[in-house]
Amino acid sequence: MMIDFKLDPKSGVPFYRQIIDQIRYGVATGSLNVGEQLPTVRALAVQLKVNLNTVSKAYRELEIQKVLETQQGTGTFIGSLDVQISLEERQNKLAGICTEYLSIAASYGFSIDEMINELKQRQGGDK
Amino acid sequence: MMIDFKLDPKSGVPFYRQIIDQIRYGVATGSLNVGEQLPTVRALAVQLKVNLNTVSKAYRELEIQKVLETQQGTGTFIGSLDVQISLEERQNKLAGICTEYLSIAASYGFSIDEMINELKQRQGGDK
Amino acid sequence: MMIDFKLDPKSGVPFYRQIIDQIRYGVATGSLNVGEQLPTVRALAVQLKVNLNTVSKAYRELEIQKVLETQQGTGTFIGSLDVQISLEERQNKLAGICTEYLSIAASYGFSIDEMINELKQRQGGDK
Amino acid sequence: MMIDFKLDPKSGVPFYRQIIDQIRYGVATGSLNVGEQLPTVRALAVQLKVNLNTVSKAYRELEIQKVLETQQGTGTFIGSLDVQISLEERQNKLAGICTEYLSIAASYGFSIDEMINELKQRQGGDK
DNA sequence: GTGGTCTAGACCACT
DNA sequence: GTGGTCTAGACCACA
Repeated sequence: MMIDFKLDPKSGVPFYRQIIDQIRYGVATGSLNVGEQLPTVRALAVQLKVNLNTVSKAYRELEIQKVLETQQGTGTFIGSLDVQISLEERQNKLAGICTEYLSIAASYGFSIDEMINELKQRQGGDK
Repeated sequence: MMIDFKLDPKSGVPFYRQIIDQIRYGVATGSLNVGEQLPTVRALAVQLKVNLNTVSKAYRELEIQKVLETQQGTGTFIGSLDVQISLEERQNKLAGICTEYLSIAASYGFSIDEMINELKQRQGGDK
Repeated sequence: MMIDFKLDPKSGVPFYRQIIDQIRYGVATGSLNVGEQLPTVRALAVQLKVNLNTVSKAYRELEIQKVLETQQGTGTFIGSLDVQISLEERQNKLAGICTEYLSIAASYGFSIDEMINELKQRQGGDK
Repeated sequence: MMIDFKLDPKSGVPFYRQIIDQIRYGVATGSLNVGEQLPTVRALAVQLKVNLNTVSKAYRELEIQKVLETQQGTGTFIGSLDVQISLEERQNKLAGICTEYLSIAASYGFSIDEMINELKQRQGGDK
């Protein structure tokens, strides 16, 4: 299944980062499966109306992370995820993300309770 | 009460942004009170070992946002926060932070439940 | 349509403020339209013979005020002004300007009538 | 008759300038008459809760403009205004003030008409 | 190419 | 002493 890529210029998040996140999200949720082929760099660049280098940078970074595999002359594919991260690593990653966002929220005066409530409201409507 | 400013050069967050966040946090948590004087730009610059302009930039941005008030030749002070952000604005801000947090976490395959659990574990032990 | 930027070093008004005012004026009068790209910071700096940082400072302040939007690596653009200042804010701004104008004029012994007359003489011949 | 000095820290106008303007205004409106004695620098500084140098600077500048006269050991007085400015000079001064404020107003998108209307509303309630 | 951040150091205005 | 502005020049991140 293809991804319906969408870029938000106002988010402040760099385009290449948004592309990375959406591909990772696709893999995590099963929209993209092992071995599946991705759009060519050129095709995706045209579709998203961004520079070729921007898509290229996103693919390159995902390759480094072993999420994608490039076959010269054939295309780019979702990697075989035998490169699973360990449970501990996984927990550390989550902790890191939480810490960062808590500190940002705190700087605007939000409490942990408020953040949890906000998240709970989204538990239902999530795809 | 003074703030114990700390800069993390490795975080990738610009220095002036870190200063802004720490002051906002101080105001939000009550460490800094209305009318209180902040360190002089020069003093803080020396303390943090950054350039005067960097501190100045942070103070200036907070002044535009009505968080600080400066009086040339006198100093910089916590503003009279009658210019509180509206409840609606506040809610939008929180929603924005949560959305970004969610999308990044999701791209690594974490569920909302996992994220809420991670946050709940911090409700007690927060400084 | 481009702006014919001009800086007056003798005015006492900081350079970055003059740049801000001219852009605001351009937006207000329709010389600059939504989405239009502004000169690059470097180009404008060269044109005005000021430092890059000076232009940057002006652009940044206008970005905070939602007058401009910048996209790293792409350029700086006139923002979508759905964030129009409210009518009330606008009226307050005008009142503030008038009050200052009045108090200065009055301190030199001019009456309101004289000031109104002076302004009326300019209603026709304004560019 | 004494002046009821008032300083507004938020106006952005320097304190010494506010003092100058209020004295000039007093002279222009007849609240202060030729030969009348002003508060001592020290007294006014205490009254306004500002630094001695600030009042001192204001008096000094008014002396230069011949609005005040200082008699060593006696005090500061309203000068004998035989130093009247010519009609032409007066007109030029007014024109200068008008030009400056028009340009500021214009940068916020206000028209001359709006400024005139705003001024007209104050014709009645002026002391 | 674009904008963003930072430094070192200067000079000015205000209190 | 305070904050404000500006320069010259460097390096980084993004498209």
